Amino acid sequence: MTANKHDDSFFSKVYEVTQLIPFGRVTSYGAIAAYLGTRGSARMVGWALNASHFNSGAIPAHRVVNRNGVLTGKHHFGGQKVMQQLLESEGIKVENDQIIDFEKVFWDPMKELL
DNA sequence: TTGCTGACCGACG
DNA sequence: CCGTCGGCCAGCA
Repeated sequence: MTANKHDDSFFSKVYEVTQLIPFGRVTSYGAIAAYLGTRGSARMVGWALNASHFNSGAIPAHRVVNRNGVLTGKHHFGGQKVMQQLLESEGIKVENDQIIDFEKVFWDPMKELL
């Protein structure tokens, strides 16, 4: 394989950032995309997280929500209530598929990893 | 190869 | 306020 892994793929980057999300914190697709330098590719972040299930399974994708703090991708976790329970398990309050005090638990890789 | 879709975001009317 | 459109990149038929 020419000894060249080159994990610079968009997917790999998303995985790393997602795994860096601390306990009890959440982030948004756009935040990750912006951190990667591709704000417009926010959709790809979700796509990458979708593939994260096949990748290792240790990716806390449940800590990633949309800009409104809404659990848009809850369906892809294999359960609609799974994501909410996981978040509540970390001390994050979720109601009506929306995170309470979203800005308080919001974790921005751009600022935290800066 | 082309075209469509997708866990988004922001702008426009 | 709500609906619609464009942009971005990767995977699949």
